[in-house]
Amino acid sequence: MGILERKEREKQEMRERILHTASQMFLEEGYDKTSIRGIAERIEYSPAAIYLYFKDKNEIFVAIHDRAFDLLFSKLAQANLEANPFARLCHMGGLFVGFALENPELYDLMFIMREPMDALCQREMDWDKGFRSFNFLRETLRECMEAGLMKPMDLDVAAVSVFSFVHGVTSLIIRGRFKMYPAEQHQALVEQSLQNMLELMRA
Amino acid sequence: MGILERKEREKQEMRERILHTASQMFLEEGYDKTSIRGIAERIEYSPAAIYLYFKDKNEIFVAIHDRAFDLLFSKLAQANLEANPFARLCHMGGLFVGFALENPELYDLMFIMREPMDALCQREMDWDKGFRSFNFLRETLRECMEAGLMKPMDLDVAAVSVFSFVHGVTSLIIRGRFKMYPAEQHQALVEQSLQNMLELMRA
DNA sequence: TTTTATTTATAAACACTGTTCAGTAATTTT
DNA sequence: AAAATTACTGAACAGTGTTTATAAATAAAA
Repeated sequence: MGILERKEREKQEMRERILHTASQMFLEEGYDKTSIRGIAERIEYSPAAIYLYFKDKNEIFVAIHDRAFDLLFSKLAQANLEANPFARLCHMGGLFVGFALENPELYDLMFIMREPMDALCQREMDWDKGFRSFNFLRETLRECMEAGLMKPMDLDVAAVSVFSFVHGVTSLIIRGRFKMYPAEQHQALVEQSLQNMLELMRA
Repeated sequence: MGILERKEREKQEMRERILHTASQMFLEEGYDKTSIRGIAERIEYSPAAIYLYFKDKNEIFVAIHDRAFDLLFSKLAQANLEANPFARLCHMGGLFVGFALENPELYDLMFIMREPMDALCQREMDWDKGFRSFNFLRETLRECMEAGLMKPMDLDVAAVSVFSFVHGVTSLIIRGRFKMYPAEQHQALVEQSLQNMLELMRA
């Protein structure tokens, strides 16, 4: 019975069309301006049709959110080329900040916006995609400490500290809280701060 | 002509009523659920009346935002009791995180939400209230370095680093991105990370 | 004091939003 | 070909921020 499979495939294609259009609109105009009606118009379906493929607006953004985490992880994985754990850590920091500043809307969705995380909680889903990248950081830090390349400290405290720091800088920039300094200086300040922070942790 | 003054006073009183109600609703239900219609109902005026006292919804939140910064600054000022600059710095860190976790909605408005900052930019207003607290941090860091209590580093890099770090931890918690650890552990992790970070900066 | 002018408040509407549901059109199964 | 299932839509519901013409209240001028 290939007919059920075709139906399933068509359903997936429709989901894909919705997701693609939503992503595009989201990256162009942001969450609020990405309306169900707007998506429907672009794919030439009625607004109600979208609800046959997604439970609600947030479910669409949970899917985009999910893919963004895959993208981040694959980017961070580039740091694996670095054999030295501390060099890898530094590389990861740069890659993370790079990802954030190159994809501010995605970063926003992943680490700042309420909606996707609220939806995940309501559906009692776990955050495995997020975990994966965090654990990568954590394991790198473990290697650093085991190799004596980093000052010894509690592993979780270290992981939280590094994550908090990079998120702090990037989210302040993305949400426009860096007005103390002119925009031209931002990138330099971010890079220097990150470098300074990592240098403080080095053994 | 005391009549103009009375009118002005009445206008201010009305502004105050709107602001008070909006604050209350915002702290109870959040930004989205604080509607113009809702505020109007509580103060028993028509929705349109509010527009005679505030240009739009965001202007109300800019006012709340402004007062929140006064609150933060007066809280941070408690650290002035500490004569030793490094002890003052540590104290400030604790006070900042304390403020954030005790007033998550206000913190959100001040450092995370898009709306108030967008409104400030559109109106070409500057962020002096925010500056004030940041400069307090910056000057404390200068004192620390001048007194040789802190590792020498660029002053702005240090200020950005500390601010980014504390904002990072608090905003991750407020926006629910700390799911890697159970909620009971959060406070301890935040405090330990902050302490650890400051210890790394100590000379 | 009466008339004019000004300020203050409102009802109604505009253009949106996410979402639901009854009913229709298309497709598959019997 | 008829019945049953699936896919889809138009219209409506209950909201949102905001604008505007209109009415009411107040102040100033005659």
